[in-house]
Amino acid sequence: MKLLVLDGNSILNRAYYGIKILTTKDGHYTNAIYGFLTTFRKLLDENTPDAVAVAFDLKAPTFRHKAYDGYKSNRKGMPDELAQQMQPLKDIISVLGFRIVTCEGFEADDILGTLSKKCTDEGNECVIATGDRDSLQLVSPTVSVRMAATKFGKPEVTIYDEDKIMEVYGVSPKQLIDIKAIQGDTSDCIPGVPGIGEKGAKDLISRFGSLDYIYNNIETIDVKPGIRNKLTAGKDSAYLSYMLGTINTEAPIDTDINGYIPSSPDKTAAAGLMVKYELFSLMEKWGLSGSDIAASAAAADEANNESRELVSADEMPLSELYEKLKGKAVDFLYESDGEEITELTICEGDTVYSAGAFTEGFRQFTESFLSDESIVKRTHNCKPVFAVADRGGYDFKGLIFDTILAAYLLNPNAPDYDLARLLGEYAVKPLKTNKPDGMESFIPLADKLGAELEDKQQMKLLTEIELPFAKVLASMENTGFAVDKQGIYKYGEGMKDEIENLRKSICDHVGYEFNINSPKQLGTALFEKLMLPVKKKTKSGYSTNADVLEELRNVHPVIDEILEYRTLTKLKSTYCDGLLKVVHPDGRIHSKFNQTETRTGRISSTEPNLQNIPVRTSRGKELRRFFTAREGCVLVDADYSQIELRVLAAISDDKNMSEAFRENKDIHTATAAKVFDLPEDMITPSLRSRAKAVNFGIVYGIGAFSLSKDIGVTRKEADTYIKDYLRLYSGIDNYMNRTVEQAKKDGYVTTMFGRRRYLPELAASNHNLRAFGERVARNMPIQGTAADIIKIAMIKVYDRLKAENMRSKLILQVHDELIVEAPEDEADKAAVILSEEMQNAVQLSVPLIAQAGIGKTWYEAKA
DNA sequence: TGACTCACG
DNA sequence: ACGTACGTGAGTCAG
Repeated sequence: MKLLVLDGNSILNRAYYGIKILTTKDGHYTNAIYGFLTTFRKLLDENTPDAVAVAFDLKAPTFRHKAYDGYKSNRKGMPDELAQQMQPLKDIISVLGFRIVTCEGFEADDILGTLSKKCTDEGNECVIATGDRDSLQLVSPTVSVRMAATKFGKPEVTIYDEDKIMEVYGVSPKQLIDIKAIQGDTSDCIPGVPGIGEKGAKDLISRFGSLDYIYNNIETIDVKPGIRNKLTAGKDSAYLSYMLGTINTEAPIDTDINGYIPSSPDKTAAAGLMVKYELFSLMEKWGLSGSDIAASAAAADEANNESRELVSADEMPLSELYEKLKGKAVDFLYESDGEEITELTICEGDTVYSAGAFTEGFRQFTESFLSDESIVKRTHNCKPVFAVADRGGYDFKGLIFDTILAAYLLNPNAPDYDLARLLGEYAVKPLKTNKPDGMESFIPLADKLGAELEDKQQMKLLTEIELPFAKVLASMENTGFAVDKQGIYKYGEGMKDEIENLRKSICDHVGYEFNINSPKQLGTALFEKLMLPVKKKTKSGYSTNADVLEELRNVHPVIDEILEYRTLTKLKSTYCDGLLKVVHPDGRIHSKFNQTETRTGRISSTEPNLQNIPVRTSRGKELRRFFTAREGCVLVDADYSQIELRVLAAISDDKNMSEAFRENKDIHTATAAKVFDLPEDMITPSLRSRAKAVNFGIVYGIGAFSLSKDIGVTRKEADTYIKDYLRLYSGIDNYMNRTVEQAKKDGYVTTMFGRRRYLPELAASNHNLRAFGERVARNMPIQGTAADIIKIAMIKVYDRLKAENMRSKLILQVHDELIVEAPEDEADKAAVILSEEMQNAVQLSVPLIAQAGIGKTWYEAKA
């Protein structure tokens, strides 16, 4: 008989780290399962055992588990994403007909030891498969070890028998314990003999054979006095280590080999699990066919038929329906014409009710239904509902779940959050119903997303941030931003002649008429006609961007004109023409704020984008004079001072940077003083701006090359800046390293509030892609935490303005800046509320500062 | 539609 | 040896 014993934990662990993070559409991690089953199949094929046992530890590995790379399992346990794969794998192993062995108080290793000893005793052959070198001590003439690793996604198996161990370690298997007793193993908490390491231990055992021999002859063996002293001092520790390092062979488990002969697989169940975990490529290898899939689908349907069934209700007066719904938990879906809700489908219990705008009293019903806090609601896409309520002058209350926002929190990388796509992504099985109207799918989807949010501890993020925040955004969209249409128009007209003159002059310089707006034609003109030196190329030709042109400014007078032309045409077409197109009849611009667009948790603004209105140049900034407050109102504008660096100081807990903020120093000057080792009053504007660039670079994940390009120093100098910076702000250095390491383990990064971003790039084989992933890992927690904070601030500002019965309204957010339109007599109060709520939005270990300004226009109000 | 450029934080 | 800072949206050209 031949018995194959697998060390389940260690092989699963190797598989997890050897294969890039894989998930199913509904978010189950599967990479370790996949890797394990691939390795398992290979082991079966190569060894053709008569019996098979798969051993697992009962809990997450704590002591004897071997560390992988920097992963110290004895401190942190296994990552969630690996732990989640444990049970599904065990399920699959079982239905495939194999026996899983665990034993309270014993580790997988001990099970391996016990079974292999039993085989030896009975004259059977035993093959141990593991990823852990500790098991090599079990090797004997009848016991061999298959060291399994997963490299580049492929299983690799190395055979260790007595000869191989002699070849590699120069000792017998049993002597490996003696070596370890002296050497110790920090990851397994085995002390060894202090002061003697791998080389010394190996040397001692290969020369003297055993721990006993060494200590029995401690006075006479030929070793240096230092070693002898260490051995003498560490004797107790060595024997303790010997005991700790010896695998137990007496675990109380079933040792009847016949009990491990595989039973025939439950192919239907196996196919079901393989489909569930999307392990399609493994199915054939494990002998599963299409008919098994069909059988499992039929079985699933059978089970589904027994679950909840929705019934559509008969029509009833809406007032009666409202009474029925009071105090109940409901799901609702709606149709809207962009202004009003035109249809409602409401499910309470197993009954689905529907009503439309054609019914008498529908509007009143909608208002009563939406504003009744006792009716607890889940829906898909709440923002338009908040907007309808806001326009109708009532509050939308009782909302506890939105599938769009939930799905965004679960994965901000998704291309969109359309109901149809989510149903596919999360593999939703519709409930049975007599009248399909969407509810039958929406309900299981919402259930599933809710369970996953709970699982990932993101429910608070949904209910305390995103849901109330949607209401703020709806209000901002409804309110809009007043603009001076005539002012914008005149400003644009005023540029026409200038643009035309520049165009003529540029074409004169070049010598022929061409379209300056075409990068291709411009490239031809500059680099082929005028023969200017080519600085950079793009995929499709010469690069003509501002960086390139800046370098050519002294080479040819036409360059300045092109830069000026670009600036003016950008202002004219994007801003003047662009903005005028989207002014509503009410004289205001109602930008849309998208809550589920960015991967970091920021919002974005479209049609038009009000988050990129010029400010950096004086000419562009003029445009802000045309963003005004309505008659009798003023604008109150407040922005956070250095919110991202403050967040960085707080989450990295860096001593120096935190101190600078607690003392309310100018952070760039403080940084310059540190990095250039000068007193703060010696910091020139140029030194300060270099430090500023480094501070930004750090937030973005920095490279010396880009920094040098940005501030015009050599790459070497830039490198020195970064090194000095990270030495002086060692807390930041530490934090960044920790974050990237954690991200590689988990496959995602998080903000202080639990917002996640998955980083599949970190597992990429492509160097650039991986480097990108690392920069994102460093940046997202900072940018995302800042985004979380301003969202909280906006909710607080909104609630406070409402609670104090003010007519002031939030109208715009630009990442670290908020704008409120306030009646003149409320302005001062609004300014106080704004800066107070921004500063107190959350409590960090460094203060948050927000400066408010008041003015008739955005230009004047920006502090 | 993708590539390029440039506006913002 | 490689390519080169994070996050967005809009206008324009050209295939």
